Amino acid sequence: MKPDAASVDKTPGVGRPRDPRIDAAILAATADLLVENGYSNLTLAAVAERAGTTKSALYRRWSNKAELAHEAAFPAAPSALEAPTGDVVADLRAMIVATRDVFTSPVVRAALPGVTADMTTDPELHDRVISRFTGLFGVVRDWLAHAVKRGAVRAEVDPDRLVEVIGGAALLSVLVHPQAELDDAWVDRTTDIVVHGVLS
Amino acid sequence: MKPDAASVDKTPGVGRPRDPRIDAAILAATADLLVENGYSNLTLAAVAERAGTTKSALYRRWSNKAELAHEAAFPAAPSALEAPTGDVVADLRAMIVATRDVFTSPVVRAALPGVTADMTTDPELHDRVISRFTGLFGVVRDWLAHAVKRGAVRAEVDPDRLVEVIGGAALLSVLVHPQAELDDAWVDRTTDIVVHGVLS
Amino acid sequence: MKPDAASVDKTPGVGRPRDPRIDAAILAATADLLVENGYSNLTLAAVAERAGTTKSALYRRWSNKAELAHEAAFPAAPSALEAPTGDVVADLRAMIVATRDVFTSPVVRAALPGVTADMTTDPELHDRVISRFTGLFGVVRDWLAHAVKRGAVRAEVDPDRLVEVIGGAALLSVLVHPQAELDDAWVDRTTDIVVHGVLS
Amino acid sequence: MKPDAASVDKTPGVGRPRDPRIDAAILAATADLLVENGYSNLTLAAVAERAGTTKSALYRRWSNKAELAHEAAFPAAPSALEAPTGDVVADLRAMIVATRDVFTSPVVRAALPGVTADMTTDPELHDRVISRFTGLFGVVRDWLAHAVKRGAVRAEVDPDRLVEVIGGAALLSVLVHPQAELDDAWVDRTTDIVVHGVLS
DNA sequence: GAGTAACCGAGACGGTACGTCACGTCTTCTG
DNA sequence: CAGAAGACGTGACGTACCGTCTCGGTTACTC
Repeated sequence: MKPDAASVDKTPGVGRPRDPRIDAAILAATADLLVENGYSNLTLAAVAERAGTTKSALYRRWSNKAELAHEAAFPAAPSALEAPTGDVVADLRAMIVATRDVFTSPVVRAALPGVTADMTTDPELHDRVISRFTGLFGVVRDWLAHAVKRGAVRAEVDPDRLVEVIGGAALLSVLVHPQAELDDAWVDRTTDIVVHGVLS
Repeated sequence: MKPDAASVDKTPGVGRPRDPRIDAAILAATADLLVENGYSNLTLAAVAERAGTTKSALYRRWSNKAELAHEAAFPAAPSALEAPTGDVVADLRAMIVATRDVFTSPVVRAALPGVTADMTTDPELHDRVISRFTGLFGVVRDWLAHAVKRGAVRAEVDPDRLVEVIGGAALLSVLVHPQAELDDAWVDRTTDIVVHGVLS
Repeated sequence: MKPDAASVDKTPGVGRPRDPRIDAAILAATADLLVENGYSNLTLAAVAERAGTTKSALYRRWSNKAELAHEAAFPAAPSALEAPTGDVVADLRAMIVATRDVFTSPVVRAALPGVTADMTTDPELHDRVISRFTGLFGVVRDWLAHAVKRGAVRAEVDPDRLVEVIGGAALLSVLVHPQAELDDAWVDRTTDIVVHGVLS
Repeated sequence: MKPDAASVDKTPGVGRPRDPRIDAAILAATADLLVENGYSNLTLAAVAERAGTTKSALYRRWSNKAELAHEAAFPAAPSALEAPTGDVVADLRAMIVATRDVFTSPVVRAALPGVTADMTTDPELHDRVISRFTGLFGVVRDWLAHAVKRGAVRAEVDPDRLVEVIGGAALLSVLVHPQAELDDAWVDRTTDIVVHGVLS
């Protein structure tokens, strides 16, 4: 992801350059205020003040609250699987742990529902948010293809559904139990279903 | 669920009774406007106007936007499993279909993310929304217990995780693909993972 | 002039009526702040705060700054000639004194240039301001007609020009000398020209 | 009036000299935009763009909007009386015509009220604007002194009041009737009052 | 002919007011 | 008392313009 992704691309070197410290200060202030007050109580004026700058400078970089919040909440795309070990169960468990970690981070927890809500109205925002996770889908798809080829995973498993099942479980769990911590037991039980299914 | 659940309880028979047609008109107008404009663009003034009534009448019945929206979006608690057949695979598929149907209904699609976002700020709303689905958790838990006792399902399966996996998959799918219809192929692939797991 | 002149006429008795104390408080606050800070430093937010109300209530009554300022500055149409005595010179002097008094009032001095400037852009405002003075033109016209009939004034005198000459002299004087007081000497010298002309 | 009057005095010959075509282009663009949009809608950014230059170049020459506008509107001090003929009535009529011509010029009409308004806040601007007309006062004073000495004009006539009466009449007339042209009839009627007064 | 001082374009900066909008509450009149 | 109408205080929104600043690059005088 390029730096300055939310800004309009422009011919560089013309005019006074943007102060990169302002970008960072705004993102940091946004993350702080998200955790402190929640998404719906997040005020762009308050963000600007906390960041030591002004609304104008903020609106020059992000077009609205959701745009800013999702960039503050997901500073980088989650990779979800650093180094596949070849052990299917271990790898899946690692995916689930990584997913759990993303969804339980305080800032994501604060921002996610609001960003999600705004996405339904704003297709541009929707695409921008989703695009942060498309790489992840590819990674899982490749991992799955290798595992199937090795005969470790059934060929019928649809990679997109797998991602949905794992991500959805974490997402729904966070929404239903706002203070739950999704501990190791949660990871174990969820991994168990995904790995073995329900049938005996 | 009793009708008028969100309304303030009042001693009946004192003064002029409320016009029940107004309740219905408001809920219908809310559902319409949710689908047309989305949750964040939903205005209570617009709802009142569309319903042919006024904001006062509306606020006499519901205390705020989220309260109204979730009641308009989930007219009744989803049952998710009408009649268990005893066939584990068929029953699970039926659950997934029912879940899919709830999450893909246009009004739920429009309302859910916004209501979810408001829930994070308003614990009372959170409990009210969650309580619509607690019965469902019990049903699944009972169904699972019977299936385990019959030896049809592995004893390690956590009923809450099962609900999360199924509900989460549908929810995430709807969020990621706003116009997807979640057809039978989707149901098949999702059922496959839940039933058999990924291992070969 | 009807009370509530700036408001849109509406069927009375429907809905909550406007609080007339708010109208008065806003006008008073406007007049105060005009004198204190001048027209260009007049903030509608500050007016609202000083009046103990809010911008919304203010914008419900007046559509912009100029509209409000001119109503605060000219609470009633100046009559310019209370009781004609029949003595042409005395009556003219009284007109000039009245005109001087209007233009030298602190709030008019503060508001007039700004309102005048906004008038040139906003025809609606222009008409509204001018209409405060049309009655005055009629009074002078009638007075002049009587005087001409009595043979006290030359028939060639154009009443509109007469008003322009008197009002213009006061206006220009106030603009050129912001702190001048336009004392009796000023009145005498101006009256002298208007009454006798320059010719010997 | 020297060109470049509003610019900061600078030691000449050091560094790159200013491009005089930019001065002209800015003044022309200002005059155009004043007539098109009026003073209050005049944007310095728009002026710079229309002139094919930038705000920096503009602010290097004029310190603010009013400073620029009054220089664009009054390119030279009005003389008001080119060559006195000795005929009092003819000379007065010539003054009134000259005054009328100044106040009815489109640029002046557009700029004057706004500049006047800003003058009330900015004493420096006030002096600068007034100084454009002081020469004129001297001319009238001298003319009047000669006329009195010849016995053609009454000794009581105050020259400053005379200027106020004539200038004020034109100014007020322009303000009250934004599209009026102040034709010869207007000049005749105004001259009549100033020359003969109202008494019969 | 190398400095150097001021220009020029472009555009971001902090700041401030604008006018709008929706919220949820309230006050009045009418059934 | 319910209902309609609509004003109320509150507070955030996103926009616009102000006048300043910081760039990279460009003229010209001066040494």
